[in-house]
Amino acid sequence: MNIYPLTSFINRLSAHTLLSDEEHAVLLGLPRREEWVKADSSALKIGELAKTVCVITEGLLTRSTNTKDGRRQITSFYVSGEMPDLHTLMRPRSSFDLVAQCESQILRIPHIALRDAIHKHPAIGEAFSRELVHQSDVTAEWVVNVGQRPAKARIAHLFCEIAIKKGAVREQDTRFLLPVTQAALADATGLSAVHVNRSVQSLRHDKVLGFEHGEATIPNWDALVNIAGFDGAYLRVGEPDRLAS
Amino acid sequence: MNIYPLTSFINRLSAHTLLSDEEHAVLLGLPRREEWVKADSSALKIGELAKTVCVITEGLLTRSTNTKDGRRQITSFYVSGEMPDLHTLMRPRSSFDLVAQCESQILRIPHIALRDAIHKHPAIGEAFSRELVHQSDVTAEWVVNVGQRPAKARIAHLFCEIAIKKGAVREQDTRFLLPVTQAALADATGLSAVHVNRSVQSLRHDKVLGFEHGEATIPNWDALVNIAGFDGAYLRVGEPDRLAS
DNA sequence: CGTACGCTTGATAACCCTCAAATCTAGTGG
DNA sequence: CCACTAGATTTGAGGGTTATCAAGCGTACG
Repeated sequence: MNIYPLTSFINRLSAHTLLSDEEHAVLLGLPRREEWVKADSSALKIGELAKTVCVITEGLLTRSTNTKDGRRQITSFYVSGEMPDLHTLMRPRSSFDLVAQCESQILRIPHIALRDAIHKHPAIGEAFSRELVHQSDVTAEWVVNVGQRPAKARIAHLFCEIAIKKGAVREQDTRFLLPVTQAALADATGLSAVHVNRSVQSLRHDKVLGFEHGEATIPNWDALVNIAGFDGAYLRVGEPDRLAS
Repeated sequence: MNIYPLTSFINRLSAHTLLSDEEHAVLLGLPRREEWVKADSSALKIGELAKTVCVITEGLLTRSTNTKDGRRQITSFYVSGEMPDLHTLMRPRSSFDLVAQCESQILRIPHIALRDAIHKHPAIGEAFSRELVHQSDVTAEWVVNVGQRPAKARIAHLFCEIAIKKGAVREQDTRFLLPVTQAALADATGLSAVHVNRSVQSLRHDKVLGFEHGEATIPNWDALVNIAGFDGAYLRVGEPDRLAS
């Protein structure tokens, strides 16, 4: 448990953008309102006019949109430390739903406070822009995943991405909580729930992925990466873009 | 032909962000290098370190990435007036290929010049951020398209999006150039080229979409929208986000 | 103890893919 | 101008992957 609940989010920014001590302090001092979001309820609805930006401190949220004929597609998973609706700072009218997959804690930071911080510290604005670009890159990779990979690889790829996001990767016996239903995995991968079930079983049988009771286990990371055709470059872990502003 | 080749790109920014006369002037005065990109050759390669940002003045480019087993997914089409690699300003190392679908003209604007303009005029930076968010929204909609819609709807949806981007939509007899091969449509929709062919034929038979020799014709816009399950809200045409900075 | 929800299984069929070859088109060189 | 070639579109056949429908099972919770 962090003393400063914003720390993991600041670490995320620091991973790609060099921030001064003062800028760190400004971020830590941002006004915010703690809020618990119950499972299956939404932190932000499509069409809603956002006045705050969230930071997740606990739990798991998804970004999703519905087609006219009532099908649902999840377009991103957001873990602790991420800002799922940062984009509303530039475009307050939300273009998708943000729903909690389990009881989750978020911090709501007013747009005004962020705008003010950006105004006074351009590097903070730069960090946010970079974060947005990062999220955009991940979304593009999702298009590739859903468009090109067969079911098993598609699911494997998703688990690889989340494992890295959560910083849970080990050579052997990677293990992390992922409190989602198989139906949610189906909505994220563009597969049917039934087929997700069979594919997960098959991956389990191959001894590359376990997924039960909301906990994922990856006995052999390399094997899963191989099945997924996963190349983590798009996540840019540990490759900073520290530019002088 | 525009006297100032940057005009259509500036109009695009003005559609969502209020820019002063001076800011307009700064944008028009941006240093740039004209460049023609031949069909099938790339303006930017994956992994490359970008030092400029492109504005398309003529032609059509695609953003694409390849999976490890050699399959290709197109994740965006870029038409005249768009900045396909704006994100390299924040993250110079490109995460995808940018390839011309036909002989195209681009303007290369040095990163330094843009950084300088942003530094002096925050509203310009805001316009760029908003443009980035816009592109990101479109990409998310692609995930939905590829993940949830059946072949015909998927193709129809793609044509709806491009028609709007090109500002070509009419009630009847919408018509615009789209110099791409059916194989490219396949890579964009996650379908096989053969199946794209049959789907296009079927749409043609339904009299909702013609596509021959790189020219698209849409005899009945509403009918196509209906088949696509298209809701243009994500493109935010004519809905400005003019915020005071 | 009942109910709701998620997971699992089976059967059937739809959708889409792959392979293969034919046709058509546009561009090239003789 | 015509033969040749390469690329794009089209067609056919067959099979694989995935969807849908339906029902059974397990488990957590009131």
